[in-house]
Amino acid sequence: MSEIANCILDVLPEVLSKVLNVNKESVKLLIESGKLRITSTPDPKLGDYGISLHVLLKTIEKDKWEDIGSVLSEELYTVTRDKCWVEKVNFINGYVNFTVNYFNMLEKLVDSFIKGNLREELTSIGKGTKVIVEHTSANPIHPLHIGSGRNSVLGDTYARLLRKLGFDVETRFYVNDLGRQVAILAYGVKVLESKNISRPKDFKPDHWYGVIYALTHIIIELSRLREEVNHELSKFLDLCANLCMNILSEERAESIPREMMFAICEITWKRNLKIEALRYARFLYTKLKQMKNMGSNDVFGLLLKTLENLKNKVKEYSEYVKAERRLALYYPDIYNALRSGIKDHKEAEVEISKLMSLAEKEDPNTVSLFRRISEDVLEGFKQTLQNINIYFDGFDFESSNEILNEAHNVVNELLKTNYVKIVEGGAVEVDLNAASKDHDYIKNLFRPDQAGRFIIRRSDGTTLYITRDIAYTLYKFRKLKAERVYNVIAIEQAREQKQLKAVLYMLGYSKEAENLHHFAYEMVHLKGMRMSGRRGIYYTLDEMLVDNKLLILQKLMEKERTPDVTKLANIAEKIAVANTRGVLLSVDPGKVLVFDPRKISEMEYGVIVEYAFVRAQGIIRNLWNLEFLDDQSEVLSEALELTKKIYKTDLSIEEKKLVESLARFKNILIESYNEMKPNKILEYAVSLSLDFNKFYEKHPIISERDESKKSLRILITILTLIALSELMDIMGFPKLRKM
RNA sequence: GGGCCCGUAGCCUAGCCAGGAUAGGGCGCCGGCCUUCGGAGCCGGAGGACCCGGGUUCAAAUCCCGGCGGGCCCGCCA
Repeated sequence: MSEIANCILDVLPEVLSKVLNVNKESVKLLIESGKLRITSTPDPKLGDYGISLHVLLKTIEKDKWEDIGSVLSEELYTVTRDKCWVEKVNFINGYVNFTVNYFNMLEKLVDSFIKGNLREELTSIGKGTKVIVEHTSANPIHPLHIGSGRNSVLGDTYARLLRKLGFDVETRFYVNDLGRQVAILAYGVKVLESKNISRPKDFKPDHWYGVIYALTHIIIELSRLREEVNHELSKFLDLCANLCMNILSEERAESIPREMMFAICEITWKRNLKIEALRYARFLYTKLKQMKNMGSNDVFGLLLKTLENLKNKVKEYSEYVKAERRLALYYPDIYNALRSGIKDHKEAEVEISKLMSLAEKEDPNTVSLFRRISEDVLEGFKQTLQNINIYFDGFDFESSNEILNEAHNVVNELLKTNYVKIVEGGAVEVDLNAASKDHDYIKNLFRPDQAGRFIIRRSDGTTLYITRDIAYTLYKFRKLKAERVYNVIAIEQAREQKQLKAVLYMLGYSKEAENLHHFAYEMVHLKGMRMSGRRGIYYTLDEMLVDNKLLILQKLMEKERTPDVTKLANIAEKIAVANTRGVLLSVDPGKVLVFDPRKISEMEYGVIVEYAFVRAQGIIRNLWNLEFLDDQSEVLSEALELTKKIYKTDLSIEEKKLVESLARFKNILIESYNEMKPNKILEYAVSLSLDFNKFYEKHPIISERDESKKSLRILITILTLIALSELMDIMGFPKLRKM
């Protein structure tokens, strides 16, 4: 498309200036500014590509358009016919439309795909540039869920795309093993180990630790919330006592509903008689809400606020209770051990803080405990990811000396700049507001928002996540020799990623700052369910894969009379991988992905592509008894032979559509890379598959009697096969032979 | 309070940055093709306020302004 378009645009100024009697330069300007551009027509009957000329025609009376139009199309046809593969030019209400010669287009594709310069064309984009893609990097505290799955699939697909485009790609997983969350988990593990409970061999490690983390967190939170609820409750009871004593004696008493007065006093008088204070609280809350004007004044305002706080706390409490009950039921041993081992939240907080500071001070026992846990969980991650064809070139631990030491260096280096200082209390703060006054680069990063300030070293001398992240970024550029870095990280971290760039710039690494890219993606929401790792509520990638596999297996078995279950399960698993990756890839990274597990059977992006691929292979198999996946070079040389047998002919609508679709291949890859939107690869693969299905349905291939037509169709099939194969490489889809 | 992103049929989604003709797909629904290369397919159909209101323009889903609805960010958390 683009080559044809550029070709036409090249000759356009000359012709238009001649026919319409306008300045050639101004036409060039219109093209540059995009006012004159080539688009696909809405209907192939009109032609294939068109240009709207209304900008130029608006000064001319409408009844003269037709005459001018026919002269124009004639002129355009003579200049574009040979060099731009144009077959026909016509003028329809202000548009000049071009009909493309698809036969020539097909010849061009054969040159590229089969004679073999496609690979060079693609790899010339990356030219071996060293690129680090960091992705997934989930906290090692619970299994990967579909949120982390989106990260993994986007990251892995993008990395694969970059490789295809000739970049020297290294994928890294950053292990956040120093945070509070890992410390909570470690605390829980210590409690369990003191009670001699350890992981059964068949319990997948990430899931095992996920339960421990959730239960530990829940038990601590419940203890804290109980205290807070009681605190709010006594505040509420005190207020009631006050109200009962004072307000009722004032003249205002008249304006207060009687039932409310009674309730307030009843609460007060029964305070020490084992009452259900929460019930009264709820009653008063609804009453107060109804009396809007009452809520806004003094005492009642305070009461309403207290009740609101109470309500929120109770709600949070009951959510945790629900989560606790669920996990306690399924994992009674873990629950009992933790429940009895954790006294209250205060003690737990102390223990957790102790673990955190020991880890940061590199206490050997603590570090090895954290490492052991993280590595166990990572083992689970690797299994999961391996199932969907995702592998890493390396794992980098936040707790490594390399990162920790570098983090402290970074703080010291930054202290030498004008924008970083020790603030009251002793913490070190970076003032990006000050920095952006002097440096437009920093200002523009955050614009139109304020750049803000942030702490990079606590008053106790320990570093923070961002400090270590800065160190890690430097590590990627200096140690790993990255020329460019992509961080596949949730969009919620956009601010932190900008801070990272700003600090890099301040440290004098302006080139690195420019080459650091945040590949941002939006969250995944589960329909009708709020995922929360802390409460142990998530839809894991492992489950998703199994759910998918079961559904597909069911369908496969329905089709066969005597199903070979092992064989079919194997196929089902592969399709499940394609479908799972497909769903997670299907939506623009910038948009929230809403996922409904009940509709998993409808998410069939993977299957569509697999099916087209299998079908196309079948044709080659029947034709030459060749396996495309094993005998590619034979297939290609047979294809070359075919090119000799075809002569120029018109293509059918389906053939044209498929050829046109194939011609977009290279551009799609480049677009997808430039815009950091790997979802475009899937979208394209699906539409290519659909076009192929339609082509296949309409035309006999092997049984076609006309040798030329037959050869042409086989060629188109092979081109599709090559394109799909490449696309599946990029998307990490398994390549099925049969299904 | 400040900033960013999103809003397209019952559901999901592309198009928006670089405005152009009849808004492209998928799921689901209804009706056909009981299969000459594998039917997880193909053909046809119903279903649309492109969130609302203004503006710019020959032309607005697309650009600008103002709303509404949803998500996210503004920690000595990670």
